[in-house]
Amino acid sequence: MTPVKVSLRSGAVKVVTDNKQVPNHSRSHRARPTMDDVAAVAGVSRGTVSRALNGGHNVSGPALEAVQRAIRKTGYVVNQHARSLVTQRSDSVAFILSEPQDRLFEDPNFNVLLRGCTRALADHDITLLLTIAGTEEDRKRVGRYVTAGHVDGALLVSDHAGSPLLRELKGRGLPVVTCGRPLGHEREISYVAADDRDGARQMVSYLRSRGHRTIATITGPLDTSGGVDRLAGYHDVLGEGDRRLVVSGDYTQASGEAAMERLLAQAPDIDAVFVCSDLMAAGAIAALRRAGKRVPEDVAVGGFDDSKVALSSTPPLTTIRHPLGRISGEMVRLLLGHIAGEPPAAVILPTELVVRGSA
Amino acid sequence: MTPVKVSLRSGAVKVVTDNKQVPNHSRSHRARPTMDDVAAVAGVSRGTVSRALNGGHNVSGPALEAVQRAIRKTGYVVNQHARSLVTQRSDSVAFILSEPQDRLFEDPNFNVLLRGCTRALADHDITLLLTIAGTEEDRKRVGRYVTAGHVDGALLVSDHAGSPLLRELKGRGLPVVTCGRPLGHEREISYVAADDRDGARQMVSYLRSRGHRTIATITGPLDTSGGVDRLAGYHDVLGEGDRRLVVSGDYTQASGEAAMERLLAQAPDIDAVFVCSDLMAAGAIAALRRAGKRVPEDVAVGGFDDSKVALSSTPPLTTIRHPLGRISGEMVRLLLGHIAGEPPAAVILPTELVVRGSA
DNA sequence: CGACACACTGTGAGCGCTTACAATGACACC
DNA sequence: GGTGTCATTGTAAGCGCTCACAGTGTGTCG
Repeated sequence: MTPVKVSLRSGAVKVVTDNKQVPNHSRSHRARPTMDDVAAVAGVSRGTVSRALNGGHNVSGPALEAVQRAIRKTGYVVNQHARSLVTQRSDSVAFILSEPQDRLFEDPNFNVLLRGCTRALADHDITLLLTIAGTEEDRKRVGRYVTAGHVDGALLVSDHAGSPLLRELKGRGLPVVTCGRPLGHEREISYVAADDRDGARQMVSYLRSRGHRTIATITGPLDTSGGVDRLAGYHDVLGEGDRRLVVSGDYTQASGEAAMERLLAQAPDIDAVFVCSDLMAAGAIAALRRAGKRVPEDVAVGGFDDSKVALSSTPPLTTIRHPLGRISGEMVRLLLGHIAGEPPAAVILPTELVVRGSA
Repeated sequence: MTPVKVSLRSGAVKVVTDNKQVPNHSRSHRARPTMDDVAAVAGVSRGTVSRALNGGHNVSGPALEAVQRAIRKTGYVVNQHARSLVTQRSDSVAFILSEPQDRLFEDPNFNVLLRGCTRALADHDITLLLTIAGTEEDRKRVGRYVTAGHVDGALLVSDHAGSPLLRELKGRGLPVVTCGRPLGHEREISYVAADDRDGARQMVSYLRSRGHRTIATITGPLDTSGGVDRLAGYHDVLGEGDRRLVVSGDYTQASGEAAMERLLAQAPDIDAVFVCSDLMAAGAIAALRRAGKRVPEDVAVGGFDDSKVALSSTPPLTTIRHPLGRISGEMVRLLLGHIAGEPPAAVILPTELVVRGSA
């Protein structure tokens, strides 16, 4: 029973523990007790066991107790596949992230959103399955998985316009709620979004009110609602004669840095920039610093998100807060309603300016 | 068909889009075509459709074509529950993270591990389900979910000794592979780990070879194999008369910072510290800097992981690299083997010292 | 020409569960 | 005592699929 070290390919060391008790070779799964076993032990019928399991209505006290005892004794666990086959429900929903996996880890927004959704769903005893669909191939696999009946609905995060995934899910009739406006599908698909356009207006107005004249913006991807709506807000505020400087990033820090460099090359006299995510703002500040500009003295920087980077950045970011906690809560509410048969709806939540050191 | 804005509770604005085409109210799911529908359209029997779907052996060319056409025409998607009910397989495995969700996002190791596993499983057309079991309650829910037959196996990451989750999964006979030695279960459970003890030895030996005399260590949680094994390696190298300074953290940056402060209070003359994760090392460096110590001139800092923080920290970290890519690959290999009926096994992979600026 | 192998196909028996539905017995009421 | 109500229970019909089995028709061989 002592571990045997065996050298393995390319320098690995393998320890094989040859345990004595018969390992659960092949289908030892088959030992799994079924409802009939429980019924037999409890001395009742399968139907009664089922009823006891599902709320215990119309089950007498003694029967209920007997069933519970039998369940403990046999170690019974319901077979979800069998149950789902008849109920057409799986009591789980997918959280689909249509982004390269790195972004999930880089962007704190996802963390907050994910946590919120998990929590809200747990209240309904529904499990959340996180699936990352970064590549085209992933999206296919996820699409197949999700439409195969594994989940009752899907929370779609950060989908880009024209992505076939949304169309496919919708085509299958799977309840879907997106985070952010589903460009081109606003009518048929439920969504929850912050009032991005208004948030952008608030920030740009604020920058103007502080006396800045040449206000640039670094947008998010223009195939997402966050990208286009915040840009629209920027244009809303700027007047006829104002100079408009627009560069796009993809919400990552690196892209913010690169965008800021391009902006600086284009117009060295910029005195404020509205950056459409905190992460990109952090990148922009790094680029400004490298160019010898002080923030906010030479260039004011406004962010968007009020994520934790806003606080850890130096100076801390003046930014727009969107209520991610409520967004996740509303997404879940909408999805569950949708699953229950309600028609699609949309919820727009207000944003708020948070003034800190960067502008 | 114009969106109607309706004010919602607590300041939200709700847009209700009343779309005309009948929304898939209640169980429009029921429109879902079954195998019999496909069979009818293709003019063959259910059995032939099934065979065509599962490899196409013993199906004639024309029949295969007819089935494929019928599938396209009907939009048929297999019902996984029905299939799983008979095959006892779900073609998906769970990636269970027994940590508060924050750590998933803070620690880049998980990112790398997750990506590796996803990729390795995708090659076998198996979906990976990420479940986060941060709280006790989460663990219960996840345990229930996983043992209900939703997945064929589980990859357990960062489980702590004595956690009931592992015991439960094992008790159900679910194939499990852990990342890191499952303390107290080494004999029965498959695992993949880096040679933590040897890695620690390499680092501490290196620090000694550079002339450092008072070498402290900041360990990981001592109920994880990474925690105890790296500490053991530290002790292995230190001799009789050496001073041993041990403080524990929980792998987070904040804990590294706090641990360093305690260490400094305890022994201001420390000239080197072996920190058991890069993230904690970054925290330690921050604490050292705050205390007016230069790294590496006054205090040398050695990390562990060779994660991306090792590069972004200043100075870049001298650290121990463990092959996360291979670890995830081996985990998947072991798990699939286990599912196929092989007995448990363990794989230990070598580590490597990477010298950079911090020591 | 019968026997046999072979490729292909249809049939039916479940997988483990939920859920009408019918059956049962206890009880109260007239 | 007859009858209706009610709670509780057992029974059986599937949910949509796979897979062993039993055909069916063809070609090949002695």
